[in-house]
Amino acid sequence: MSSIRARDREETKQLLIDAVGAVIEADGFGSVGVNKVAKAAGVDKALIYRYFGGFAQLLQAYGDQTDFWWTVEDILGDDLPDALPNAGGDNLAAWLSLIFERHVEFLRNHPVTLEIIAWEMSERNELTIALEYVREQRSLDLMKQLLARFGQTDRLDMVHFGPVMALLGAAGNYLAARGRHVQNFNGLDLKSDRGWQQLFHAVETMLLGLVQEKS
Amino acid sequence: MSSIRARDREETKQLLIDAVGAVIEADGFGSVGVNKVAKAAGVDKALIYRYFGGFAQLLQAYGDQTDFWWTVEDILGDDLPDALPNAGGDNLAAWLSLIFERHVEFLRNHPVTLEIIAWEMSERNELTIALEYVREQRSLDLMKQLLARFGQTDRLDMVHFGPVMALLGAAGNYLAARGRHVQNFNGLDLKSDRGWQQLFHAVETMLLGLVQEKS
DNA sequence: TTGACTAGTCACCGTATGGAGACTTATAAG
DNA sequence: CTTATAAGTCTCCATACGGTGACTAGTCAA
Repeated sequence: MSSIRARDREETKQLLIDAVGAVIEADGFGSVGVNKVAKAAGVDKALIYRYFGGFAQLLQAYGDQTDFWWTVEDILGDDLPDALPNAGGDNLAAWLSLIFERHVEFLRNHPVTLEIIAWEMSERNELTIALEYVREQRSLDLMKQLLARFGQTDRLDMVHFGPVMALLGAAGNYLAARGRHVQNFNGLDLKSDRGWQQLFHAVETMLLGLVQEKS
Repeated sequence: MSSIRARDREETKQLLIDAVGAVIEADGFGSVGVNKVAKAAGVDKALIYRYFGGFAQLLQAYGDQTDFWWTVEDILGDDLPDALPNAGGDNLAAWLSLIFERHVEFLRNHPVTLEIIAWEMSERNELTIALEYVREQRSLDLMKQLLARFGQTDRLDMVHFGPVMALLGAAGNYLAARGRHVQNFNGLDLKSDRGWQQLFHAVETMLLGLVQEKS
C-alpha cells in the first residue's frame, strides 16, 4: 500500500495526460472532467490548475500528444497510388473501396477517436473545432492526392468524386461509432466482422458500377 | 403581467410536455433536465414529480406524443412501389435514390429527431433504446416492402440490398446531424441545398451503376 | 543544519443538479 | 358559508461540478 511516488512534476503531468485518455475510453468524452481525471490519475485535481493552467489546457496537451486521425500514408499504405500503373481504368474505384475499408478499420481500432466522433455530434467548442479541422484537412489532402493521380485518366465522373467521398466517410464514421454500443443498424450486424465484410463488398460493387456509369 | 393561469392539471401537464420539446430543440438533448424544463414551462419543477412521477416518465410522455421517425408511407408516398409497373428493371435503384432523398429531407425538417440521433451517439438508456427500436422496425418494414415488390424481378443483386440501405441510412443520419452545426464535411457543403443536391445526384448515379453491375 | 523552493494535500467556495416535504391558495361540493 | 381536496409555490437537502487558497512536507543548495 505504500504507493509513495517520488515527487516528480513531469511524471505527474504525464499521469494526468494519460488519465484523460483512460477516462475518455472508459466513460466517453461527455463525462470527462477535472474530478474524474484527477481521480483516475491518482493525483489531486489542484495540480491540473497548477501544471496546466486549467482543464482546457490539459485537454489541449492530451490532444497534442495523441494522433486521433489517420494520415494519408495510413490510408494509402506504402503502395502509393502511382505505384499502381493507371492502366485498368477502374483503379480509382478499387482504391476508394480500399480506402473505405481502411478508414473503417482505423476507426474500429481507435476507440478514443470513435468517442470524439460521437462527442462532436452533440458538443461544439474550441477543442472539437480544432480536431475536426485536422480531419477535414487530412481528408482534403487524400482527395487531392487521388485527384492528382486519377483526375485526368479515370473513367469516374469527377463531379461525383467529392460527394462519394463524403458519403463513404459519413457512413463509416456513423456506423463505426454506433457499433460501439449497438448491435444492428438497418439489419446490418455492426459487431461482427462478417457484417462489415458485407458492407465492404456492397461498397465495392457500387463503386465499380459508378465508374462504368460515366457518360 | 398578470399571467395568472387558471389552475388546470391537464393544461399544466401539457405545458411540461411541450417544454421538453422546446428545450431539446433549443439546447439539445444533453442539457435537458428537470430545472430547465420546468423553467421553460413556467411551472414549478415539483409538479413534474407529482404529475408524472419523475423526469423519466415526463420524457416518456413526450416520446409517446411525438413522432420522431418517418413511417413507410412518409417515405414511399402515395405512389406505393407497385403503382409503378416493374418494367424498366432499374426501378429499385430509382426508388432507393428517392428514398435517400426523402430520408434526408425528413431529417432536415425534424430538428428534434436530429438531436436524438446525435444524442444516441453518446448516451444509451431505456429511452434511446426504445426510440432506436422504433426506427429499426420502420427501416426493416421499408426494406421488407421493397423486397416484396422488387425481390424477384429487379436486376439489383439482393446480397447488397441490406448493406446499401445501411450505408445510405447511416450517411444520411450522420450528414444531416452534422449539418446542424458544421458547414462542411469532406468538402461537401451541408448548409446549402446545392451541396445536398450534389450528394443526391452522386447517390443516384452509384445506385444505377449498382443495378447494372448485377452479374 | 538551516532555509528556500516546490510537489502534493486538504478544506473550502459558488453553482447547478435531481429530488422531497411543508406550505399556501383556488375551487367546488355540502 | 364552511370545508376538504387538489393545484401550485416555497424552502431545503444531498450531491457533484469546476475552481482556489492555505497548508504540509519532501528536496536540495548554501
